Parts: sequence; structure tokens; C-alpha cells
Amino acid sequence: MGNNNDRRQPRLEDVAALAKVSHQTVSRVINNHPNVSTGTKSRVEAAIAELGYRRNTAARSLVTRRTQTIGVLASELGQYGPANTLLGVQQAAREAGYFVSIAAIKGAAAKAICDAVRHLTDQGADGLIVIVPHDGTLQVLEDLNLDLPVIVVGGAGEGRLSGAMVDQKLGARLAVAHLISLGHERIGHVSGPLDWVDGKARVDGWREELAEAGLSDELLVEGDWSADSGYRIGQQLAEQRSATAVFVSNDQMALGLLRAFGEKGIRVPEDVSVVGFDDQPESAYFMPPLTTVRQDFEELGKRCMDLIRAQVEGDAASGALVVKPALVVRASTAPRPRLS
Amino acid sequence: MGNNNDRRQPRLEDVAALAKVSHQTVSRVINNHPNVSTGTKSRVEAAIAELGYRRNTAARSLVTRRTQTIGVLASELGQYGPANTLLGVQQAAREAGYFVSIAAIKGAAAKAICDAVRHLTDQGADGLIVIVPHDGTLQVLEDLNLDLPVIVVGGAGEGRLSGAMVDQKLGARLAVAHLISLGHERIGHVSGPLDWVDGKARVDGWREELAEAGLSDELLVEGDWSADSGYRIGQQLAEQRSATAVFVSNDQMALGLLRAFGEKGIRVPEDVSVVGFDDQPESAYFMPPLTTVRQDFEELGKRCMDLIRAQVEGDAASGALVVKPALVVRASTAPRPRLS
DNA sequence: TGGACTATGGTTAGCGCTAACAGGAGCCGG
DNA sequence: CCGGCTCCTGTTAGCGCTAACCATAGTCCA
Repeated sequence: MGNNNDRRQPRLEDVAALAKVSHQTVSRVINNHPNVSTGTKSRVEAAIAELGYRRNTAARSLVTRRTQTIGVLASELGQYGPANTLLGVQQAAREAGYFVSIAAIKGAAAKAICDAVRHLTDQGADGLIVIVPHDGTLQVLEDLNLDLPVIVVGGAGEGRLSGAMVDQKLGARLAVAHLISLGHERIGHVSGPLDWVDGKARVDGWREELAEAGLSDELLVEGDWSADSGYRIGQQLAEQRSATAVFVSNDQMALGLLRAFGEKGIRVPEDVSVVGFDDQPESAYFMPPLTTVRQDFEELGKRCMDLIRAQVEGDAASGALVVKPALVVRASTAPRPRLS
Repeated sequence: MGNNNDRRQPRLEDVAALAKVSHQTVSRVINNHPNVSTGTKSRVEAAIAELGYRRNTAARSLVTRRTQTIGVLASELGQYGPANTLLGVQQAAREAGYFVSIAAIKGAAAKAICDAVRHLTDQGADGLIVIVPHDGTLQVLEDLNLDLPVIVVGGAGEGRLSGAMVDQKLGARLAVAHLISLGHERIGHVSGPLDWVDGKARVDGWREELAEAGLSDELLVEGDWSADSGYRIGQQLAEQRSATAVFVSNDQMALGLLRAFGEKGIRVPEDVSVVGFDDQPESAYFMPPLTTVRQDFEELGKRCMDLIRAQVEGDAASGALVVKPALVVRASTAPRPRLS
């Protein structure tokens, strides 16, 4: 009785009283200020431990004008890439003592982006990481003219906003070079939507590699990333039989393609070689196991977090940041068939 | 000159000055308090719009002791289910004016869970949604004895913590009932890890449905959710040839199974029927298209958010909440083969 | 020996907001 | 015509913390 064990949460004041110092000294200990004698420091630390004191984030934010929160704006969070990028961001953030707040949107309408950004800034996010791989995103964000660090994943880092990306063009070139090295000369491409940054970059990579080898880049069909679109395009390609190899812009569409080919009696890789993009965990178990391009999304997320932290803390200038992809060869590619 | 356009952010005080009222009146307008005359209200609203005023969350949290933040603790965020549950939570949260902060962990070690929970509570989360589908999770959380609302996804709602889940047992029974209705009598099960709540529930459903039909539940093999484990188990099953139908506990393992059967010359569904669980978007494009059980994760997430909001705001008691799954019949199931 | 400097720790103000109370205007019945 | 309502608005305090300043004692050099 008479004690105040039932007080909601201990405050600096409580710790100070127990350690017989002023609340400010406790604050100094917590924030690792110099000029606190070791004796005092350990007394304070003991008091903190005894009371189970935890600093109140709201109070701290109010006075420092920092929330230690990074906002992540993401569309398509259900997809492999974005989800894993978020994972990487979150891990790096927690290690650095930051919180991660998310805002998920569907599609990439300017209004949706603005609403989500506002939601995050309302919370007082110190910085923003944007994982919205559509073309217009960069413009929308620049127009918003935010006064906090922003990193656009997939962005190239032009303008005031920083970017971070896996080198899509390189990935595409690796895929196509692999097919060329197997002797293929008619190499088609099933692209993602061309208003997606990544989709376009992969098309460019495909084109460039073909151009350097003096091959034709006529065979281009646009998909929508879904297995369904891959399936339908695969049916078309099966009837045309115009290519001996197809570079598909993601693994899901490649899955659809594989099924369409299977139904039409086209053997992969004996008749046609197929290369995907992403290297989702399932891709090794497609029929046949898919040759594809691996992107390290988690690494990307980590690097994003490092970059934005540097910006928030004023340690470094803005810039762009590129992660390298790698080709993973499995069983869906083979040398060009001799006859046709 | 002389104006203060460059002030960082307008405060209540600034709005009040412009509208010629006290800051408290502005606060009343913002919080929709009654007893503000319509004239004053519209004057204040005009001032808010003119200055582009936005309430400071930290200051508000400090005094109300509410952060309007829900913490989501998730493992396996790279997987389809958890990612989409998070999506649903986030959407419902934003609509309700809540923020969502995440903490992702790998595995489900007690220490990892504690650290993550502490991270979230340090931020002052008003409530917690836990998406960690391992067995021990519930116990760890109960031991932590948190004094905020917690919802455990996949939990059954025993004890002080609320739960929310898709009815896994029902889903499993739907799958097995479907196979039984096709005349199958030897129905195997490739389960998920048995220390996962969902994995165990599906085993139970499989057993119960078989028992009611008077069939044997001998054929049980434990996988680890990965396509890889499905593949290896598929190879074993192919050699045994002891079942005419297999209920697989998720779509990814089913994919591995399909490939193993394909390699061994076992036709699906002519020789063996296969049913999956989850209905990932790709499952319709497996070879053959997979009959599976659909779980509406987004709906689950939304309901979680509603439930926790009710608890945070004191509107309702705790409880458990169940979402119904549905069978999706595609081409991987067929009547039992006559011979064999 | 005194002035200046350093190491340490205390005191005060205020971040931007809401809760609690105070006060004044208008209205009614007795 | 006054007490006691209701409706609206203003005043004050304080949430828990950090920044800025202040006070004291010890130290060193001229």
C-alpha cells in the first residue's frame, strides 16, 4: 500500500527518483551523452532495469521532430518481389532502431499514391520508400514536392528523388545472351506491361542484346504479369511457331506459357527454350524446371533502408543504387533444335 | 517579408489566429465535437484548408495515450497467405484512420517474437495482430502478459487473446469430401509441418472426413510447405502407388507433387487425383490446373482489423472469428480409376 | 591566488495537442 | 427579475521528453 506499483508506465521522473538524480541525467544516459560519470551511469541503468522503463516514443518525437519511422508505400504487396523487398527493408530498419509503417495500394492511380503518401506523412514518417513499379510514379512523387527523403524502388535516381533497383536491363541481357549462346536466332519476348518501369527495362535489355548479335527483335508480345496472360500468349505463340526461344518477363507468365505449350504438344526445351525472370521459389518445380534470372529483393530492401537512413541522418547525399541480378540455368533451355 | 510562410508546419495556434478563435475551438472542430456553431466551424475549416494544416500525431498521442497504430507481427511474409492477410489488415486500417506498423521475423523462436513485440509496443501500438502460424506462438504471447489487445491469426481464441482464422478443418473436409464423392477410397495426405497450427488443423479435417466415411487414414506424410518437399514426397508416393488420391496441404507442395508424378509417368488426374490448399493465383496454370481450397486472406485481414479496432475502442468484447474457405474444382481431380 | 576552463549534473522552457474547468450569452419558469 | 438551465467558447494545465542554459566543484596555468 502507498506505493505506486500500479502506475501505468514508469517515466524518466520515476527512474530519476530511484537513482537519486535529475530526470535530465537519466535522459543523458539513455541517449548516450558524454559527461556522465560512470558511477551515475550505472546507478541510472540499474534503476531503468529495475523499473522496466521504456522511453515514450510520442514524447520524444514531439520534441525531436523525428519519429524514427520509415514509411513504405507499396502496391502489389501480394507479389513476390514487393513482399520480399519489404521484408528486407523491415529487417534492416529494426536493426537500426527504426519503425516501418506501411501503406498498401492497388494499382498506381495518382490519387491513390497521394492519399497513401499523406497517410504516411501524417504519421510523421522521417523518410519514404516507394515500391510502386509503374511508370508515372516518379512524376507523381516529384510533383508532390515532399520535404523528406524519398527512395523510389525501380527509379533511376534522376531528379531530387533517390532510386534503388535491381539492374533489370542487365538481367534481360543475361537471359538473352544465354539463349544466343545456345544457338538460338529467333528469340521472342513476352514482356510485362510496358507502363511498368521493370517491364520496359527488360524489353530494352532484350533488344540491345539481340541488336549486338545482329538478331531480329520482331517477336514481342505484351503480357500483364499474370500466369493467365502467359497462357493465352503461349497459345498464340504455339500456333505461330515462329521462335525457337522465348524470354518471358516473369516466372508466372512463364508458367502459363509452359502450360500452353504443353497442351499444344510443344516440348520445352526440345522444341522451344523458355527463360523466366524473378526466380520465385516455385520456379525450380515447374515442368520443366525453369531457367530464370534471380533478383535479390531482400538485399535490395536492405540497401534501400541503409540509403534512406543515411539521408535522414544527414550522413550522405542522395544517389542511386543498383543490385545485380544473376542467371539461374535449369532445364527449360537447350540448344536450338536442328530442324526447324 | 515579415510573414512566416516558411514556418515548418502550421499548428493549431496558427489556424486559430487565422480563424479568430481559440486553438481549443479548432481542436473541437477537428475532433468533431458537438457544441461548435456552424458559422465558427466553417470559418475554422476554411482556415485549415488555407494553411494546409495537418494534426501532429506525436503531440496527440502524447496526451491521448493512443497512437492510432496497429502493430502487425508476421513471420513468413514472403508467402502468399501472410502477405495477403497483411494487405487486408492494412486496407481496413487505413480506412479506419489507423496506421500499420510491421515487424517481420524469420521462424518463430520465442526470443524473436519477444523482440518484435517489444519493438512494436515501444512504438506505442494500440493493438497487435500476430501472423505467426506456429504452434507455440500463442503460449509465448500469453506469457508476455501484454496489456493491450492482441489478435492471433490462426489462434482459436482460447485464453485472453482473441483469434481469427480461416476454418482450416472445414477446408480440409471439403477437399476430402470431394475426393470421396469421386469414388476414391485410398486418400493420402501430404501435410504441412505438424507444429504449425494450420498444418495440424488440416490433418484433423482430413482424418475426420475419412473416419466418417469409414476410410483409412494411414497414408500421411509430413512436408515443410515447400515445392521441394512436395517433389520429394511425390517421388516416394509414385513408387508406392498406394493411393488413388492425395490431399496436399498447400498449393506449392502440390506443384512439387505434380512434377514428381509427371516424371514418373503417373498421370494426374487419370491415375491419381490431387487437391491442394490456398488457391494461389498460379494454381490455375499448373499442369493440370489444380483443384484446391480457396482461402480469402484479405477478408481475414479486414476482419482482424475490425475486431481489434472494436477492442481498442472498447466497443466490444474479445472473441474468435472464423472465415469460411471454399473448394475450387479444376482439372487435377477425377473419378477413381477402375483398375488399380 | 585568481581567472579560466572542464566535467558533471540540475533547472527551466516548451514541443503541439487535448482534457478539464471557467465564463458568458441567451432563455425559461416561478 | 433572478436562479438555473443550455449552448458555445476561452483559459489553464500538463502529457513525457529533450535542448538550452545555469550552477557547482575541481583543475590547471599564469
